[in-house]
Parts: sequence; structure tokens; C-alpha cells
Amino acid sequence: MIKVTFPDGSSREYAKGTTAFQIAESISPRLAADVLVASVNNNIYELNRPINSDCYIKLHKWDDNEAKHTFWHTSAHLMAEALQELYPNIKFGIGPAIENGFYYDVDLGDDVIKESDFAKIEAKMAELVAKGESLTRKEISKSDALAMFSQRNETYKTELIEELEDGTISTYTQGSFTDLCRGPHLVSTAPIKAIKILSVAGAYWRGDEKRKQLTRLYGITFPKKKMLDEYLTLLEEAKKRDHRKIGKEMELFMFTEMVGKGLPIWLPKGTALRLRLEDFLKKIQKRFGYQQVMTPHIGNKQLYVTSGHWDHYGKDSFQPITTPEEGEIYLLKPMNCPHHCMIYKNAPRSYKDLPLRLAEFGTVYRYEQSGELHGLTRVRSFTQDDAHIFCRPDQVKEEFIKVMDIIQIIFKSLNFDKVEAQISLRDPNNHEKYVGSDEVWEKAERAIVEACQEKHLDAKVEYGEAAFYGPKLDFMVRDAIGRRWQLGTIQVDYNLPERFQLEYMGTDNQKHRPVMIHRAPFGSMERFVAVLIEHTGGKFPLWLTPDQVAILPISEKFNDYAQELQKILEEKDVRAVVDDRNEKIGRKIRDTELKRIPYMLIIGEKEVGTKTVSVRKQGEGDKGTMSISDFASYINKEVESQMNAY
RNA sequence: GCUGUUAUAGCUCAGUGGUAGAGCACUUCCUUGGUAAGGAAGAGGUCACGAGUUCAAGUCUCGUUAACAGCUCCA
Repeated sequence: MIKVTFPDGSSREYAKGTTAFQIAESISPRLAADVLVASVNNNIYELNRPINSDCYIKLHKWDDNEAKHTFWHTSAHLMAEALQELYPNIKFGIGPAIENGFYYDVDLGDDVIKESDFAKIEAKMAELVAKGESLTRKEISKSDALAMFSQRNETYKTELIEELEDGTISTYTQGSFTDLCRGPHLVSTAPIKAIKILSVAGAYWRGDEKRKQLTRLYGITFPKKKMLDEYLTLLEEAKKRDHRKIGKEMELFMFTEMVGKGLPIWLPKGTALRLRLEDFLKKIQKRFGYQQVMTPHIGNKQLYVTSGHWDHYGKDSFQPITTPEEGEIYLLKPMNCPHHCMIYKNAPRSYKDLPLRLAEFGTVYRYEQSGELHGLTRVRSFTQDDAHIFCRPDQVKEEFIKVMDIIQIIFKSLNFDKVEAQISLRDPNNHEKYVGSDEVWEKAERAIVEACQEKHLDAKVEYGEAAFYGPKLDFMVRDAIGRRWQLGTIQVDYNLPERFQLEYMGTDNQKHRPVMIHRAPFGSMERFVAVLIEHTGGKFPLWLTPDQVAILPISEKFNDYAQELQKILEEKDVRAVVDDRNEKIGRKIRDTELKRIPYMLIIGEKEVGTKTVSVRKQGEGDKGTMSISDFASYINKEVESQMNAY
């Protein structure tokens, strides 16, 4: 007998070799029907795998991620089986479960899968599910695996097998389809009741641009049709928050082919919003001892040769600008740091001058690959809320922590609660990619890790993600459909001070090298505003929103009073617009609600007579009447409390 | 850059090789109203751009440009 312990602490005895499914059955038929996979001592087990020793068990139903993951992994195999029947010459790459669904990378030879083929594939998958095929696992030796897959001409699979260790290789078979796979899987495809192929795309084999591009087919499945419908509805809803859609609706920014792709144009309302964000940060930076600077949009090529950027990015950038004067070469600036280094060098610096914190809303130009451009989140011209802190080595950690504080203030005051932090370090296997000595890198990496520990920041460490000149700490948030974007960033740099020969005079009357910290709390104004739009669905906080109040006269007779009111509010720093159209009040309210303006003032005979306003809040309805000055101070108080939240 | 998809009025989108459409927005007129769409009329088009097939192309083919999803990249 073996002793099986359950999550609630209770335990039962079963015969050796009992399966998780039998255990579920022994508890309740309902559980047996719903359970998809089990964790046995924290390893995922198929339901039909015998359990041979005492263990801790957790039975997973759909709601557990373990179950979803297994469900989708099996669905990937099901899709592969369908593809094998539909495209006999197919070769398989890999087919994992992902956060929402699964994909399979396949080589179709000369065949092409188009969106119009999805229905056919879905139908074939459903047909296979109806057969009620079960999945069987088989341990297989490396030589047998190689023989089996090379006989089938599965070159991608054999490449994978070559890298596996003998004794750890297994296959899963359902129907006529056998896949190299570690598992685990559902015991049968029968629970897969709702199937949707989502999209098709190219994907490089093993993520390598230089290798063959395979066809990647994305899909998602559910145990119930209703769940699929709900998921698709959720996707539709998320698309309504897309910053590109809202940006157009609210007239915040635009693009035009005539100016060029990836070159955003800020419209008046978007500019107002952005300037308010910039002012907000400037105020904080002033408190933290920063000084604003301004530098040109181009710089001499020599500047970037010195910084090292020319070597690293010269070929993949906007190409140099030449002048009528022979030999003059300029580059559009792709970052502000070299300019700021020159500001540092403009005067001899003493240890007493440090830290020197130079801030600039610096517009930079980067030649992003055309397929990478994306709304405001990835553009070719953008403005960094950049600053460079030049400090003594002993000040690095303290300065780093102060920057973390600024970033926290910003995220907190804008209610960004789901921010993920990531420490990006060197790829330990490939030091060639980076400039600077090992010693300097280790020092910088240690400073970041220690700062995070000191601030109790739960940051994920990623190797190989560092910039070529130094390690960094990034703050990421997700957009409407779950894609991650980097916003705030802090980077320690021992490299540029070296290259630019930056110095300061120490207490010992000797020259020393300062350390440089690059930082941008928003990341870029473009990307930050994009993410802000998606987080708020365009309903910005009162202090930020371009139009705070809409004045809605009941009829044209009250338009004059409305104009007067607008002026009074403007004098008290309240941003108001008047809707003087010849429309009924119901219509004006509806249109204003849809424009996401936070407050509406309805004025008619009553209000004109008593010098009052009838207040309506967006999304909440009628709030009653108050005097004009009461309303203005009410708005100002709300703005103030939002801005002083930090 | 690569794979797939898309491009028709300011916006959202119909359109079967045979006279270019709808709703919203816009203009004018009527209506002068009390908390989410009042009524009527009008104007608005190089069907992204360039070739080709055809008696005839918004529609079919090819190329270019841009956008969308993914891959790769992201100083």
C-alpha cells in the first residue's frame, strides 16, 4: 500500500500502482470527470500513470494552470495529427503550449497554409477528437528515436534528438501520429471540445534569423464551447482598448505615409497630455536634484565612433547626413548619452560636484525594422525622458535606489499596479557581445542586484538581456492583449566614462573616473502614453486628461452663458469645452460620455438664473447642482489630490 | 527584414467582371429641448499607387507602398 496525501492535509491509502484517475474516482465521479492531470510530488503525471510510492498529490481541473498547459500541449499534438493527414509531406518542428493556447511550427515544403484553410483544419481536429483516441507514452532509446524519426525524414526532430541524453527520450502516440515529446499529456483527446485556429505566421527554426522560416500555426482549445466564445469576446473587448484605436478616436496622435512610417505626429490634445506628463516628471526631478539640459538632434559621426555606437549600430541606423562641405558627417542622434558626456566634459569636475544629474526630454531616431513598428510603442522617432547621472563609484547604489524611487512614484501615481521588474545581465556564455572588462561588469551587476534586494523589489533575473555597454533594471507592463513592453529603465555604465575619458578630481587631488547611470522612468513618452491609454481605456485621470469638463447648454439660448462659464473656469485652470450644437441635451450627454470627458455641466434656465451649474460625472450620472466657484474649487481639489498622491 | 492578412467617403464597413453604396460625422433648414442618439435636405470618391489580362477591372494577375498578427531585432 502507498500513502497519498491531499492538499488539505488529509491522506488515504491505495494499492501500489494506483493511478491518479483511480484516486479521483475514489473521491467522487464528478471529480473523475473533471480532472485533467495530476501533480504527484510536484511533478505533473498523466492520469493513467501508476503511482508506486507515498506521495503528495494534487488533482488539477481546468482552472489550474497545470491543467490548461497540459490540455493545450495535447491540443498541439492533435493539431499536428490533423496537419499530418491534410499535408502528407509535412515536417514537424516544435509545438508547445503557451500562455493562451498553443502553436506548432511546421515545414510544409511547397504547401502554404492560409487563413481560409483554418476551418478545414478545425474540422479535421474535431473529427479526430470524435474517434476518442488515447495518447500512449513510450520510453525510447536515443538510437531507436533517431532511426524512427530519420526514417520518417523528420529532420527537425532528429536535430532535437541529437541534443538529448539517452535514457530521457520519450514519444507520445495518438492514432497514426507519433511525436517526440517529454509530456505530460491528457490521456485522451476526448475532452477537447472547442477548437479555434487563431493565426498563421512565419517563425524561424530555433528562433534563428539565419535558419529556415517555418510556418507557425496558433490555436486555442477549451473543454466547453462556451469558454471559447467567452475567450473570443474577451479578445474583442481588449481590442477596444487598443491605443491606436483610442488615439484616433480622441485625436491624440496620427501617422501619415507622407511624413514616414514609424514617425508619430502628436495632435493638440495628445500634445497637451504629453506635456502635462513631462511637467509632472520635471517637478519630481527638480526635487531629486536634476538639472534640465537641451542638445541638438544630430551629432558628429566622431561622437558615435568614440561612444562605440557607430561600430555596434552604424550599419543598421539611419544613414549618415553629409553636407556640401567636404568630409562633414553627422548622424541623427539615436540616444542622448554622448551629448550629455560632452556636457560633463565641458568643465573640470570635482568630487564635490557629484552626483551631476543631467535630464533632457531628448528626441532620438532609430531605424527600426519595418516589421517591428507598432503604433506608438515601437517607432522610429521618439522622445526619451532621459537623464544621466554622473557619480562617484561609492555613490552608485544610493543613486540607483533614488532612481528606483522616482520610478515607483510615477507608477504609483498613475495606478500602474501590475509592473514586472527585470534585471538584465550579460549572457555568461558570450562575453564577446559586450564592451568593457569583466571586473567592471561584475561591479555593475552586483550594484543592481544589491539595490533591488535593499528595496525588496521582486525582480526576475534574465541573462543575455543586458545592453552591450552595461546591465540594467527594466520595468515592464502589458498592453491590452497581453504583450509585454518595457517602460522604465535604469542602466549602470562604466563604459562610456572610459571611452570619453571623463574625470573628476578626488579628495586625494588625483583624477578619478566617474560612473554613469542612464535612466528613463517613462522609457519614452510615446510608449508610455500608449500603455497609459490602454490601461485607462482613454479615461485619463482628471489632472492629465485633455478636456476636463464639457459645458452642455440645454438650448442655444444658453450658449452665451456657456461661453462665459468656460472663461471663468479657464481663469481657474479648469479645462472646459462648450457643446453649442443645435442638439437636444440627451444627445450632447451621450456624445460627451463617448468622448470620455470626466465632467459635464448642464446649464439651462434654472442655472442661468441662479449662477449655478448642474454637474454630471462621466459614467456615474447626475451629481446635483452647485455654484460655479464651488465647482471650480472642487475640480482643483481633485486634481491636487491626484498630483500629490506621491 | 521574413511569413500570412488587409487597403472602398473624415470614421466604421458592405459591394457577385457590367452606372460607387450604408450608418455615423460634416453643411443647410426645421425644431429650442432638463441627464446616453429629434426631423428633413445636401455635399462628400483618382475604390492606396503602378503595370497587366479583358469588349469591360473596386472586383482577376503581378509589382510597389502602408497597416494588422506573429518571427527576428530593440543602443
